[in-house]
Amino acid sequence: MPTRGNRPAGRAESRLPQVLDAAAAQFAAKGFQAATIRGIVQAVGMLPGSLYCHFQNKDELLAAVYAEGVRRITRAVDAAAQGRAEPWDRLEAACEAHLETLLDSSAYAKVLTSVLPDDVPAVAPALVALRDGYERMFARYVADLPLPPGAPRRALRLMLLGALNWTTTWYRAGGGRSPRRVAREFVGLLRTGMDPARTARG
Amino acid sequence: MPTRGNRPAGRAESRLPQVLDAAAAQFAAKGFQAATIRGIVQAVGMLPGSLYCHFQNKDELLAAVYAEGVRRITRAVDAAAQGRAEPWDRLEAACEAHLETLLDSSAYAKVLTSVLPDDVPAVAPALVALRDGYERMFARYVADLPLPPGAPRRALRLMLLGALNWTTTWYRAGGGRSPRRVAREFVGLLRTGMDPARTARG
Amino acid sequence: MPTRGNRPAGRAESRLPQVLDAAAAQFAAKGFQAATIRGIVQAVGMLPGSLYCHFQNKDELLAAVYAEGVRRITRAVDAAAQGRAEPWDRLEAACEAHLETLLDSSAYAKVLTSVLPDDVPAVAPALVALRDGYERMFARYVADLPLPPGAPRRALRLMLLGALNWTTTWYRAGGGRSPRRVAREFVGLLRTGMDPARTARG
Amino acid sequence: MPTRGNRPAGRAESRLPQVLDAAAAQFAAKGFQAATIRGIVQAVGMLPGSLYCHFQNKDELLAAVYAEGVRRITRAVDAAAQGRAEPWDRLEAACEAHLETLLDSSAYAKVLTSVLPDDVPAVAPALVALRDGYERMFARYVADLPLPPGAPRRALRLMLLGALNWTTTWYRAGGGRSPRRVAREFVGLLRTGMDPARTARG
DNA sequence: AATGAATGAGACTTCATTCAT
DNA sequence: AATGAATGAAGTCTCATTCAT
Repeated sequence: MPTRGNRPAGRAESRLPQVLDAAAAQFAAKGFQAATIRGIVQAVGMLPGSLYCHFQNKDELLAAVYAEGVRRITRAVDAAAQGRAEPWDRLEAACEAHLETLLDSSAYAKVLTSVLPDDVPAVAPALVALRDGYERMFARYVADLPLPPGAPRRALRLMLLGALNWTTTWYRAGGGRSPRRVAREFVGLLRTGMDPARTARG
Repeated sequence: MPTRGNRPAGRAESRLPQVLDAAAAQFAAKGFQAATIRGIVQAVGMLPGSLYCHFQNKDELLAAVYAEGVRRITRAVDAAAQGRAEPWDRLEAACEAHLETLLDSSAYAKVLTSVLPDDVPAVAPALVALRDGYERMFARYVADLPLPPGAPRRALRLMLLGALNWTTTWYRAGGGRSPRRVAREFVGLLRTGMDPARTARG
Repeated sequence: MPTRGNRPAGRAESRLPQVLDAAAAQFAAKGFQAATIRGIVQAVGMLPGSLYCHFQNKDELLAAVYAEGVRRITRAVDAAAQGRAEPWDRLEAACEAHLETLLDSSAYAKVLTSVLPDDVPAVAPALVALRDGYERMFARYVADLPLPPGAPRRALRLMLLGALNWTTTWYRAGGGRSPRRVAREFVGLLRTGMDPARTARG
Repeated sequence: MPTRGNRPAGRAESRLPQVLDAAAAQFAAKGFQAATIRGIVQAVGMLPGSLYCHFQNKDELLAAVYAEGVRRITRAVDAAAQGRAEPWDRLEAACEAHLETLLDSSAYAKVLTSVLPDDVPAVAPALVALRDGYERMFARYVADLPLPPGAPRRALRLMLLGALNWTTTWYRAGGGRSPRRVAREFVGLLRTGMDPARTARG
């Protein structure tokens, strides 16, 4: 079973996907500015100039990673939510998938929270549009919740997603908390509330 | 009582505070990496070399800004909390002050959420220690809440602070929401919960 | 009589002429160094690598453009001169054709004045030889002039051609001067002279 | 008598003039594009980055060289013209000085003819303005000539300057022609004209 | 005849930092 | 406390060119 070795370039077997992976990893680990083209392509055994066969510049590379990140987290969350019929259940499953993708699975997803669109003015609108698309899906899960009229659904979504996204700041893999547990706790807090007066009555 | 004589600039007129302000502004606006020494000192009419009369290097400059940021937000939150006796009330006031400082008042505070300690390994422990000090104060407000035994107080704190800090991502001054309203909504969601079953029963 | 069959492109449809045109345009507009292979082939919808099916390298491409430029301006000048019997008349017609080709008609010709052979050491001798061939034709027109013995014919040629070639620096199409008028003025100045003493006496 | 050696940097003894000289030399020899920052600073023993203490970028460096070139050729031509009272004489002296500066004395002046403003769009207007200023001086010498009414003074100036500037293309130092001789021939051709009919009558 | 991925060299430029003054 | 010239390293990006397909 012959392996390819590192031939300079077989047609149709571009190393673009590997480049994208490497870029995601570096952007996620160090942020956009600190990640260098050299560092990214080195991980794939390419030369800096070769990157520009695939992307016009570093900004476009980020945009591509960002888009892939949205695709992945969208797919994961959507898949997790499919199986749940009860709305709160579905929201919790979505949050769990969101967190797992963000914290454990995918450097692509981590880029979504660690790179602020403002860091890259040239493609900022594109990034924001991608993010908005994703959040709309989340808004639908919130819309399905059986809440009393006038409930602050928007605040609920913003609070939940903000809290989830901020986990990358304090979460350490292998600690006492799993993404699953965090998701349950957060959704639980919103669902049940903490006021002892009400809890007592409940 | 000595007069100044013709000294070009008395001690009191050191431009260090201005430098710190400029640094805070740039770090907040662009992040640590993207902010440049040149850009910072230019805002004060100094030359790059002159910065090193005041700070050993860029990292120490960040540390100084960070420390000042913690000092300011601590003072603001503490002052706001003083006036409130009821624990949930106090927490809400603290959140409001936190948000106001973060979103409206102070580039210093914004640095706390926009610069990750990992960006600057050399002073990362110092930054984390500063942040932890601040969050301990917040933890005390949570500890004072009258919650049923076994309530997930830590999750509550992490969720609340995460959601508050993430507001810098979506908050736009002059929109429909004030820091005050956001703080109320977020704390309200945690306090009351949203489950219609319970709400109905309650 | 063979038909084309389904060959993608018959010999006659080679895109080589278009490439040459595009190269002439870019060399004329920006000079040799600043013109890029990418820019040239893009204008024809080809990819950079494809250029090397037609030319060994950028230098050879320039040589080809240069040769075509000489061919074109030679043909134009020769055709214009054919019709004139009187030597001064013939020189003027030649100058007019030279200028028209240079300023209005042909990017190829413009390359002759905007690219210095020294820019491309590898083919510099070839370029100089081409240019010399052209100038010899001009020298013949000067040789035919009925001048007094000892007249500085070489200076006259150098002055005239230099002045004509330099027009690319200041000439703007649509201004008050046409190539024809410029040619007449320049030849007229050389023919008649300007010294009022002599003019008066003449 | 101690020499300085190459100390890193004594205050007030910037190497800027040397940099400018080196830049003029390289721009004159190879053109703007082909001259490299590295090559220029190497000639002075500096590092590429150090250039940017003195100039914002390569374009501004060219502008500085260009300005100095205009200053030098202006001074030379002006000095040469001062001594001559008779207008044709003065024009000839000016041409001689122009040619000498261009061909023998000064890389700075050579840049004026070898770098086209179009090569550097960012500073092109500035370069054109500098050149225009110089040519106005020349226009004054032409204006002073005692010519019959309606004489094509503008054509005369354009022809003369064009022919002079084009000499850089064919002139080789040490050949049979000196700048002085060329200047005399060119001015002579314009002054006297070549038409044998008139010459014979004259 | 043409492609497309890749190369390797080198381009300009930026940046944090130093140090004699 | 501040300057200004310089450093050294590294950054992104461009370009002519190659070669299997």
